[in-house]
Amino acid sequence: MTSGDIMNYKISEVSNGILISGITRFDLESTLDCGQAFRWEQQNGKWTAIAFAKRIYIYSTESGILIEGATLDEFNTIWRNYFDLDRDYDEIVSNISSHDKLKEISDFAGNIRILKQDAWEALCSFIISQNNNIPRIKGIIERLCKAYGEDIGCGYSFPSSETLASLTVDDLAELRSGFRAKYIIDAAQKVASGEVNLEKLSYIPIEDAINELTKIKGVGIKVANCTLLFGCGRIECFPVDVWIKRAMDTLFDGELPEVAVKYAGIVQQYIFHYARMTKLRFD
DNA sequence: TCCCAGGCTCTCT
DNA sequence: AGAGAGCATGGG
Repeated sequence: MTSGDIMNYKISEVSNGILISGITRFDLESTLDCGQAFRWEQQNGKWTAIAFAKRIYIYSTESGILIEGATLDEFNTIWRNYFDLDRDYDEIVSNISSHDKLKEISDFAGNIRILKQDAWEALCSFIISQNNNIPRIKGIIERLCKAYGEDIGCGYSFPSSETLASLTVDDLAELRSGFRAKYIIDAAQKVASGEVNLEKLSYIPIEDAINELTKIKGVGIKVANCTLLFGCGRIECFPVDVWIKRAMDTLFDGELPEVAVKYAGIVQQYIFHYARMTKLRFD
């Protein structure tokens, strides 16, 4: 048995996988189905997806959260980081809860963790997300993976930028992604050629990172911020879509409370989930 | 049916 | 600099 270096959760290798016990602020449903990632689905009470070219099954048990079939090595190299397990979400929620409205939102959405997805997948997914709805985004991404991802035996990986860079807009017609196809191709070409360097986005100044990403056609401020938040671990980013705009105006007079600025991206996802689930509207 | 969707680009003032 | 139309497609 080993334990988290920072947090007080415990990891054990059990007969059918890796068991995470004592973890706080980690609700599978709201984390995996809150619109930050698009390949998760529920099957027989288990959540499953393909991420980093691996099929994962994860579900809650009486003794904790189980990642079925995972090895300790896979956990440490992939899932621990993917699920953001070494971040102290209790501290974040505790801090922002000094603000009444943020406390209400945290009570509702404070068990969401920000997934750290593959940067290219996040970029491509959020290009597809523009002026689109979540069920349709999922469908397009599924067709994209099936058509051009690698067959890993139990599904398809997310296609590489190199693979997509060799295609044409016409090749993507079967995705029915509409006007976004040309943006996907442009992103793939710029990433595959190195004109846009995704690796350095995790540490260069945010303004530079935004400028790098917006070199891609079809990538504006919002998609760039989503890529940085969900694909590069930049939790200071605060993507503003129609839901967030509406929620900010209605709940906060347009400005994020100072206590939340440090964790803007995480709070953004809380607000997004809260707004959507409560169908927050102007009327 | 019609409105809208985790926006962006392009054009016209 | 700012506003507005157009964009592809289909879910609700």
